[in-house]
Amino acid sequence: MTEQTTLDHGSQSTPSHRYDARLANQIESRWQAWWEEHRIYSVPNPGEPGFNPDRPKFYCLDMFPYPSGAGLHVGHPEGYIGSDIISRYKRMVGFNVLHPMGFDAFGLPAEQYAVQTGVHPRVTTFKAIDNYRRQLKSFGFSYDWSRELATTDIDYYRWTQWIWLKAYGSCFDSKLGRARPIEELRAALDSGASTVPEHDWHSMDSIAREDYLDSRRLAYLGYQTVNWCPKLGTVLANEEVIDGRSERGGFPVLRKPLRQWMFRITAYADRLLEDLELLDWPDSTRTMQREWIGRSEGASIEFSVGDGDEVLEVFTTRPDTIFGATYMVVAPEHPLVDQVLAKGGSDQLRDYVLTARNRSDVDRMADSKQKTGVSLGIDAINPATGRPIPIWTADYVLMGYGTGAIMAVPAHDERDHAFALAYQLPIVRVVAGPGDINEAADIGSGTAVSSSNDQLSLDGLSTEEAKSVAIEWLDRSGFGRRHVNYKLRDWLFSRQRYWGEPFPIVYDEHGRHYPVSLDALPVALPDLDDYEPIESDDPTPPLGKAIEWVNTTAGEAGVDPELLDPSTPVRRETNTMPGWAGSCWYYIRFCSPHATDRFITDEAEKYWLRTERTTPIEGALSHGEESFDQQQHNIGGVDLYIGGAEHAVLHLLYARFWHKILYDLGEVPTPEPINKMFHQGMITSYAYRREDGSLVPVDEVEENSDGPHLEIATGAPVEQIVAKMSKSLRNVVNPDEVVAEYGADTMRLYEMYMGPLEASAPWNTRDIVGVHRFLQRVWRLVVDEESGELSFRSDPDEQVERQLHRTIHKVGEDIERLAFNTAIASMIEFVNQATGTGLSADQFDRFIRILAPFVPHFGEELWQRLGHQDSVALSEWPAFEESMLVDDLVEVPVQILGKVRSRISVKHDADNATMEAVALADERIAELLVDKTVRKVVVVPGRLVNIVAN
RNA sequence: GGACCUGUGGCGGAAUUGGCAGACGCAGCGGACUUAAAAUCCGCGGCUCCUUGGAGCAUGUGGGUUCGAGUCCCACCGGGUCCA
Repeated sequence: MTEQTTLDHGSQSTPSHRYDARLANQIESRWQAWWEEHRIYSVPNPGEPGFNPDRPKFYCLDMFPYPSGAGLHVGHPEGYIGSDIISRYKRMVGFNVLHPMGFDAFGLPAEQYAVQTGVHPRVTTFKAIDNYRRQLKSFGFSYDWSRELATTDIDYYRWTQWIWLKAYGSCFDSKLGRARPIEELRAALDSGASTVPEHDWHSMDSIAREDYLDSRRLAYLGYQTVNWCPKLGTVLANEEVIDGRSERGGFPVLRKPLRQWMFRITAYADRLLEDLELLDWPDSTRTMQREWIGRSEGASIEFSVGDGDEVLEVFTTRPDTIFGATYMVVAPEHPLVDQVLAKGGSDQLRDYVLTARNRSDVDRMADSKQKTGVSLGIDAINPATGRPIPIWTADYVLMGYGTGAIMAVPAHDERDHAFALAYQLPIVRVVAGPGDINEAADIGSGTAVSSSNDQLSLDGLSTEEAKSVAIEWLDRSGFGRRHVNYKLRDWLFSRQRYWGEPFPIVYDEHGRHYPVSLDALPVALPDLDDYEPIESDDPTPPLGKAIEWVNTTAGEAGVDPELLDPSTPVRRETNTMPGWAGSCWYYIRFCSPHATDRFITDEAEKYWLRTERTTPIEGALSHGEESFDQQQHNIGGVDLYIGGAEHAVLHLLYARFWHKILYDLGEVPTPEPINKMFHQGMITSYAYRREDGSLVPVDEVEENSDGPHLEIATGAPVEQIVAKMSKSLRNVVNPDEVVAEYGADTMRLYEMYMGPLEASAPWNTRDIVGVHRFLQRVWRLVVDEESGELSFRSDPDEQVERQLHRTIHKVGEDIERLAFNTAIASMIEFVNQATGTGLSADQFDRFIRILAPFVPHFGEELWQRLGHQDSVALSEWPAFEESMLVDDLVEVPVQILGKVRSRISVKHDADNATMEAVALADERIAELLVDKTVRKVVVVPGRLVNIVAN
């Protein structure tokens, strides 16, 4: 075949100006370069050249990605496309839009990958970031790339360390309900305005005083049982442990007592809980946070044990049932068990405890029907009845909740009931009710019975009344007090890993800790060649291998000379911060990413993190935040945050917590970080299932549009199912390939057209051509495919004009509510109508502006071909006229008994009487009503008439 | 086990929140153009009965409220998420 015939053939099959993948890719790279060159999406800060203070701000944030070696997955961009469309729309309707992007790059996955490949995490991380950035740019997102940051940048993590030091230097004032500098507490103790419980500040020595202050810090060194994962070589937060295994990797996690840096998140439990009410967040997410915090009101009660020297403290939400407490149960990990074993204890007990401690929490609760346990052989005294009751240990009680001990009330608690039946323990009904209490527990409320002693009678009281009377008595008699329990634990913040932020802290030879002063930051992560975790039963951080870095002097490390003489030898902290640290505050840094004096500049903070409130808010801020005027400003600074629901608890709770500390210390202007949260759905994929339920990879199946799908190897029919994308099912879609095959604009449009942004939907490669053809129709509507010339009709069509107004109206409205799928459908309808009639240049000028946020390269190309010099991104959103949204005449259905029998044509604003008259006069309706009596006529103005007749 | 969400054509999904169910797209069918195909354009499209016109049945199942229910209420069945 000669070259000539190839060209001929090519030009015959594809006109040179057809919008196909080749042209799309050409257009896309051209405009991406132009945008970058002209800094179209850079948004200046207050005080900088080009800043327009008259515009309101809109802060639209994406959850920044964690760059892995595999690159972006088609699921990643879904939320990013949505946020890009709304950002572009908001710019066009007159906002200064802050739309930044960055990378969350410290943490376990990067380090594990580095260990596997033998390449330093700094190298693999930078490489992954470069690839992610390239991919993100290929979609044409309107990020202000001049604000890009990575949590691993030293200019970033110095401020992560700074925030941590702020927390270290603060305590929680429970009277004020907020954080304050710990030096204020010291001053208050010095002056006598505050006191130390059970001690006298002035008679304490300096070490005791420091110990006390240390115990009050928001970031404090705690000695407690933690989740130790030998395989990962690190400890994990409660949130990172699922069913007794690590969230990442699924390795077994042991419980081990360790000295670790903790965050006092429990001090903020009530505020984190109460302010959820005021957030514009999905209910499901707020519920998950509420459940995670797990607030329950009740009493803590002390039962005396044995000779009365010891007490066993329990928490119960049902203090009204104390007379029914017939035995007690402690977790196998409870210190009382160790005491009993130390003094002897039965072999049976020893065996049981060993077995139970090695079982994961999930195992311990899975077989909850069959309870097991062993008696400790000692008694406690029920303070209400004065009678001794046996103490047992059983694995249905977990050390992680409450005090790790319970008073068992088998009559009114299902688990206690099952246990009592298994071991023939007494069951005493103390709340009146029907039914045999030996058959089943009665867990409802009711009237208290058999509940009195010399000082107290609950008999006849309702459960609510009995609770408060019982608590009053406990308090009066010293056996207990009102207590609010939280499932939330303090946040374990140390990791025995290399790839994380170093703590700005050093220890002297006595093991006392001293902070690096704020102006001596950053504490740079030393460049280690050997960063492998040390797999062992005892935590040994890899940073310990940086001997020269670890062993230094107070002066070198930057400790305030007032605190410690600069020549003092010190050891640096060798733990690092967890992966969550950097993502707790990145949205703040984006406001002024290059600020050097502060973590955010004053001007940026006041402008970008504060939104004028446009709608009134109901509900009150939590105690401690009264100084914030919630009627004037939104309580969260970020106007819209889009990201996956998998971060509903961890990241979003941690970020709220950090933000509240910063708010209390006067560093940020709002009490919450995120005003509106939105979770995009997951993009799933198809896979196939055999009759026996096993899954078949997509490439081993012959897909048939009419008959059943068949497995190629066997010819057996298989069922199509929806599954997560996974390597094993070979149904992962690579966005680079989609862009190459159709162009980024088509991919963007397809992902937005799949369905509602919040819903999960399966990727269906076959459907992509639909939106691609739509773009081709738009193109062909104005571009001659042979010559590339634009042409328009000179006289605008009246019906098309009306439809255009409706489309502008609907698209704007739909973008505001993130309903991109229906916005696209309405634009397709418009183009379908216009395809027959053609558009005037002015009509197309308006249409391309509403389409451009969805397909920015395509939009820019046609916009500039129309003769505009500036970017379409900087143009104004077109206006519509209210009067153009409705037709004069509307067709309205007429129903008889709810069934449509005819249609009438009336003016859109016809009154009820007119509509009724026209409907009854309709020939067909009159015919059907001949031998019937009209009982009633329901008229919905402009919509429908329903005649009730029989 | 509990809580919340969810169920609409062959497929993805619409439906102004109680008012014409199935917008729009994919797949399918028919037509035009073409030697033919592709591409494009036009049209059809829930099921059943019937001759057009129409009638009956249809939003997981069964009941209820209402002039009117995909939408609200009750029970059940299936799917998902979270908690235990």
